[in-house]
Amino acid sequence: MSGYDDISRATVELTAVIIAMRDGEPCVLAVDAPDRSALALPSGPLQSGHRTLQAGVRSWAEKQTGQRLGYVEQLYTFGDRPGQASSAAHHRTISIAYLALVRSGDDAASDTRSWRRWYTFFPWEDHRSGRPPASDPLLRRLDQWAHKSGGLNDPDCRERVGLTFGVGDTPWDEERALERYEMLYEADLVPEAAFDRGDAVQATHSNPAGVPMFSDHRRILATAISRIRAKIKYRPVLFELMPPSFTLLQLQKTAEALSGISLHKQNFRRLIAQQALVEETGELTADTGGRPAKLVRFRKEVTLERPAPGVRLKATRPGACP
Amino acid sequence: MSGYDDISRATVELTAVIIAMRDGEPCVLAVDAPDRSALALPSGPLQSGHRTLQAGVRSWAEKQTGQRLGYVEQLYTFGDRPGQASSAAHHRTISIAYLALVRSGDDAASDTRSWRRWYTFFPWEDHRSGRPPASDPLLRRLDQWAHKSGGLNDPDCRERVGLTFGVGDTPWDEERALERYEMLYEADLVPEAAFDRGDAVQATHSNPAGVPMFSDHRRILATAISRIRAKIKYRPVLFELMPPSFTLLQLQKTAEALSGISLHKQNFRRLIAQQALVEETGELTADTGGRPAKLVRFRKEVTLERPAPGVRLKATRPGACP
DNA sequence: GCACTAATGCTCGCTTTGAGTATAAGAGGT
DNA sequence: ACCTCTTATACTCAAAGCGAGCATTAGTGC
Repeated sequence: MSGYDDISRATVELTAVIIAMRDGEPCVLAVDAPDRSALALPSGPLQSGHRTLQAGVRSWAEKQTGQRLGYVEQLYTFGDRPGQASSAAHHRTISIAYLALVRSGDDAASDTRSWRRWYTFFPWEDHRSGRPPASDPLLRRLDQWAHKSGGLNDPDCRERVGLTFGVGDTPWDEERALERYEMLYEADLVPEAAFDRGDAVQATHSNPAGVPMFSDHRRILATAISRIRAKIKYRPVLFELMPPSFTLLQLQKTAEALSGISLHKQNFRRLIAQQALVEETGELTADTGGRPAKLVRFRKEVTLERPAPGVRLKATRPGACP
Repeated sequence: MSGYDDISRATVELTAVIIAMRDGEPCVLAVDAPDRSALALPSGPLQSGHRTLQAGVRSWAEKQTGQRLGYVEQLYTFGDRPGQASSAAHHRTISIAYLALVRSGDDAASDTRSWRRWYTFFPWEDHRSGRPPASDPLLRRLDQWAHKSGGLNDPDCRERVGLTFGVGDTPWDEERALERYEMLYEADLVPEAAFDRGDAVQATHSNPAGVPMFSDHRRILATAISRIRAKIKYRPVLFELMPPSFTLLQLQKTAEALSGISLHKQNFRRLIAQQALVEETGELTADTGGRPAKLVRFRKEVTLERPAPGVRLKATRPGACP
């Protein structure tokens, strides 16, 4: 009970994962890292002027990117970076990560070039057309790694790989994005892992391990992806990313892009209809290439109404109904 | 971009919500607050000796309660307390809350008297025998409050009360424990709200608003309850609270006690059986008062196996199958 | 043997949901 | 005008999931 003489103050870093849909792809707002070595998430230290943590996040995000934030929720709080853990014990940083969702129309002031498709950082996460071939080399190397470290960790470490990445008879679970990233990190298959150990890293921007990010920011992004993928199933967050009015197919494509799986069109419509998540605006749009679609808008009332108003989704069987 | 001259260091407080089952009731490990004014959660500042945040939590919890922690997960990070927000801008505290689950057998060294049933803090959350009559006065006062503030906030503020507390045709949603506490706080129906405003508080330990706690600790506990209630449905955390072997009814009673609702016995068994969450030990127990029950144990393998191994549960209709 | 309690096994019907067929309504070309 | 292509939208069907309840079994305490 005597430890109060010990250091107990820390720098609090606020980090924002800002997500928007652009051209049908989920994108994250990225800035240059302080040392220009890589892309980073907008972030800055908590200041006394920030009345709340969330206010601090909004302030930094706006300052660094010009993007006003809409929906914001806390993601996770990270302690020291692995690489810094062993360094000087007298400066400590903890970082509180937030997830923000914005409508792509809202970003007049922002610099277009800093929006990055999130699958450039996680190419193996896009299963909309089945498992991407680019993930094959990753899986092979994961298997090797599991084989090596098998004796040390679990006896069935290889099985764990299969379960996390959905090989064999295990179905792909899109929500496990974070677990997958962490496994790749452990297996030393992402550049950040080598960097955190202090090794030199060759910039391999086109390898199957995806584009790296500054510090642990890619882990934070993975956390955000997992959170979004889980949350759209039980809360109407999907609509935070949609324009004021949209077609059901646009909505479906957004859900598919975020969750990285493809959905059965008719069942998707039935789901939305059942839950009464949207209402028709009365207008039609003709720029679909086919029969004109009704435009709908989100029914704001459901935010109150429904106990769990989300978009339950389930992947279609790979070989089914093309 | 010039704000680095501003204060950006803070005290980081680590707070633990430690949950165990005792005599079939979910209990939280409480200590005396520093000022002895109320019960508090174990907590202490992050120190340089703590290699990770979680290690810090474990260390403080053990020091203050003698309780070794098993399963630990991060809950939420809170910024300044409402009552302190307006005070001196130069000392900032953020507190990172963790949830820990322990088996009641594990606490040989702990002081029995600091385990408190969690429904003493949230009497309105126990719906195992339907809505507790004690929550009626709360609902009445909530309704009054909604009526008053109706014009200011939502037009349908009263409806919001009904939705959150499951009155009328809205079903009771046990996962909304946090929302309910926050609503009661807003409506000034819990003593902490008055205290945070600087008002004197009379200690009304037997009123329907439940036993208050130090600072925002009751809010943190509500966060924990919501998290647990949600999580037992999709992760096998329930078993973190069970002894090595147990009967299915014990398991069910635990699930009911945690979620605060009652379940259909046969369906519960079917659910557990379908998911193959447990295996028989081969032994029987006779101290059930009726036919001896088979003892089962958790199948550790499922942690790997199942993508979402939890205990989906749904309340029985109030008037159904007694 | 009887009352009571709980464990366990099984049924029934409703709802959900995965998957597919069928039809409608536009654009664009011939 | 007609054909093709594309997408929207409506409807069907069967399997699985699930809420609810009945029936039977196997102990304890009297």
